[in-house]
Amino acid sequence: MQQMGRDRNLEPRRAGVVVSPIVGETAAADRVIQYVRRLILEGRLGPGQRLPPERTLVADIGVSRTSVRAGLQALAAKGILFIRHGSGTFVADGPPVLDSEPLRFLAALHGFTRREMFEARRALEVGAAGLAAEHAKGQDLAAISDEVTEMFASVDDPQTFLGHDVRFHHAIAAASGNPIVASIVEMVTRASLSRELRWKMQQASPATQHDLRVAADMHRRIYHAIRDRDRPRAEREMSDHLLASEREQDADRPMDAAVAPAPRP
Amino acid sequence: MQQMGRDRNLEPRRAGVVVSPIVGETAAADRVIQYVRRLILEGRLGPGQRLPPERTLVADIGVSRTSVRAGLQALAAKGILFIRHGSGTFVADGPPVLDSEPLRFLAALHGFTRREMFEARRALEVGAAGLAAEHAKGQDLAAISDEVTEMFASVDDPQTFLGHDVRFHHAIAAASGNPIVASIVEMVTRASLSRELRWKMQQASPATQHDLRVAADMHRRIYHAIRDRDRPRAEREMSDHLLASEREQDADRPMDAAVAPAPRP
DNA sequence: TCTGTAATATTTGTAATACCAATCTAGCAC
DNA sequence: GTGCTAGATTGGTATTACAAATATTACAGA
Repeated sequence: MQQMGRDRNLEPRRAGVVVSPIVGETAAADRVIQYVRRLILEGRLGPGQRLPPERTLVADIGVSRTSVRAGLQALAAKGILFIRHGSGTFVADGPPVLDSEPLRFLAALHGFTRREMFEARRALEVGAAGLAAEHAKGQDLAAISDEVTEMFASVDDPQTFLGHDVRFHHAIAAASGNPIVASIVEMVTRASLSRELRWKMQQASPATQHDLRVAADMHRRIYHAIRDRDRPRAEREMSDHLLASEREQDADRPMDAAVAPAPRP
Repeated sequence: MQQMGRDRNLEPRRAGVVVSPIVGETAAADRVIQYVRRLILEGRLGPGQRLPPERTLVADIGVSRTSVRAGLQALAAKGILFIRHGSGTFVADGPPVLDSEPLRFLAALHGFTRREMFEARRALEVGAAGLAAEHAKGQDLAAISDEVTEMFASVDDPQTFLGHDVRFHHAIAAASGNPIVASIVEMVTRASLSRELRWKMQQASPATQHDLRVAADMHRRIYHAIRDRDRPRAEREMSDHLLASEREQDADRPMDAAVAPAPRP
């Protein structure tokens, strides 16, 4: 049909750079990813810094804007870049955070149970608590203590209580002094927090207030162990606490709708 | 110069969109992501199953193929889908694996040290070893034992030895019986394995052979503790082993080229 | 009938273009 | 100075047209 207009390949490539007729120049988007990856790993592009505009990258790398965007979007999906419409594309900054979505999907696809999720949290947070007992700074301890205080103050408000509960565990992860551990704990925590769980906590059952007081007390004991620099005790208290939390859930139910295994194509 | 009186921007943005914890997804691509997410989370699409062709999704969702591809590529970058040129787009299958690249970038961007990476590995793998001591099946134990055997058999071949070392730790993570723990251990392990490390191991220093024999022996003791269902001992042996490995590295050097903090735009 | 192979169809990958939408910037009015 | 507006900059989406990899079908030959 439109055989006529197919002279399109004449100008866009920079003069002289003729596409090798042999090699298939695999993955244009990959070239973009490698280009940006090198900029970052070689330190020529730091956190928060802005990348060249897409149209400039088109000229620099020698691929179409379609491919430039494909590469940038892939890096953005991995949390390495963030893109602001009308403003620019930037290297991720702020506290190191790992996206929890891949883990959530794995949970749904493989039918991870809440019990497994709790077990993983236990393994991680016990380690974090142990590190916190050794490395926590004064302000870390203050942050942890504050959350315990607020927990006691909100035993009659399950939703508020849950917020401080989450922040308590976050504060411990941060107090570990190890950003990698903190990021991973954060990732797992986010992945295990489902909307239903929040909803469940809102349902104030008769025993709730007493339960929350008990929970707050366990948190208090974890804090004391960390404050006293007693690593084994911190690990034990954290383990006991998470085991107790687990018992309050029907932990063997899968995280989401069960996924039937599908036939391979 | 576009006429302002036209139909531009009648709808005041979508209301009440709670999701998208990650910045970078855009309106049209987001619709694709939500569409596929629902297919998966509701169990209508299982591991390994093929998605409709892009052009079909265009019709079903009502966005352009550009946006369909943007959404699919974002999910592929997160490891949720995989795309095969000429064949189709599929839901990820196989063993649950978390991409290690985001962690590598965090390491480069924030200047994580090897010491921190080792510490994180220690926290994780000590937990995994403890779980393995409680949950390991017969075939898990066999797999671990095999790797120890191969390690002893390759003390004169550092590169082969390293391969079995990696597989040993992988086998322990698998033996934990907890796929979440296994995935995370795997992610951190991959992120901490740099090309330079491999290269270093190849350089057979005079003391290498003796060192490797000592290392193999430590692995053997870990295996024995797990085989004997002795959780505390397994945790202790694993911790000692990783501490010893750490001492052999100049652990305070950053993982990659240091990244200078950049001015915010 | 079975098998290997070539033609054909299907499906993802890239390019080019045009325009929309959000943001930033500079200049002007007050 | 403040506030506003017009333009410039930059990312977002749509469309069209092919290219490239893979899957399927049809057919010739044993």
